[in-house]
Amino acid sequence: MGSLKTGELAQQAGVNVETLRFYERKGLLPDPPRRQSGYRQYPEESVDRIRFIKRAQEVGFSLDEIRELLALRVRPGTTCSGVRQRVEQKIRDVRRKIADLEAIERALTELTASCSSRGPISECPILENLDGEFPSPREAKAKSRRP
Amino acid sequence: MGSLKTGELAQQAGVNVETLRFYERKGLLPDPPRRQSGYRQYPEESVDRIRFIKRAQEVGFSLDEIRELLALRVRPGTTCSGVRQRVEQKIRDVRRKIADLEAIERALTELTASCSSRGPISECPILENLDGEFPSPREAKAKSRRP
DNA sequence: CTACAGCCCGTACCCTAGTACGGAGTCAAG
DNA sequence: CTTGACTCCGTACTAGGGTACGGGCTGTAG
Repeated sequence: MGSLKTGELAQQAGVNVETLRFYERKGLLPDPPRRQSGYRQYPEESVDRIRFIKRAQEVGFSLDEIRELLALRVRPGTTCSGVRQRVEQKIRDVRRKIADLEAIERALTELTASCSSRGPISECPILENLDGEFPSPREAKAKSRRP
Repeated sequence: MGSLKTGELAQQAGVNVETLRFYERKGLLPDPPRRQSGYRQYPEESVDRIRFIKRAQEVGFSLDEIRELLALRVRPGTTCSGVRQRVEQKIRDVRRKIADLEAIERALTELTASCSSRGPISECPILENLDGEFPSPREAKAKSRRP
């Protein structure tokens, strides 16, 4: 044992069977070995791979980007420097995403704070906590806010 | 001064003019005042709003979710408790995304580390740093890996 | 005053990421 | 050995997020 049929993999990974075929076509999931009948036999690790894809999607990577991410591992004889370049770019991308999310988190936290501190209704003005809160494109715009 | 035409806003925010109309239709951008000719007059803050939308998209929020996020602010007389519920859910979503990204970041960092420590080619095995690294669906699966 | 860029609107089109469909082959249980 | 669940494949369809198109108005620089 230790190999999965499409239905089993789909269920364990929480996706549709068609999605697996789709990912295979797109090169996100390597073509698995088949038995003589043509049935696919997925290794158990495929579950992790699918889940990784799903998580990466949830944080805003496209399937193309995810294919790149996955390609970064499992390279037998690639030159390190070439890989390093791309990995370091990816790391920067990821950090930018994290920074953006942290800004959103701060804004939301302030929002609950301003909400819960004063008690009831209409004392909860919930203002523009989310505006202009994003320093991440490394340029700090001088805002001239004139009435 | 202090109001923008569609083309100006589009350019400053780095999006297509059509995108602005699209967002307006979708309720992401409130209908701006018009002059008698019908020309839209956007307030300057619209730039921030568009940029926010773009950032939020990059970290995996759909336009529907972004509309909700934007709706959380600027509420005149909503009941705090109702808002709080939703905000706190959002905060959890955001934290999960951050955790996922941090896992990816760690994996990528290890990857460069394993790459740069030993020198040249083919000594760079770059293995499955990215597999099974994701604890975030709060269930730790006991893996029985049998040869 | 007229030209030409810029705006208006509705509609049609495009890409991405799946989902669904349906006819044919497979396989385990009864 | 048949039946029902599962698999195969190719193709078609969908929803989300835009983009493009084209005909008609606007507004400002010459």
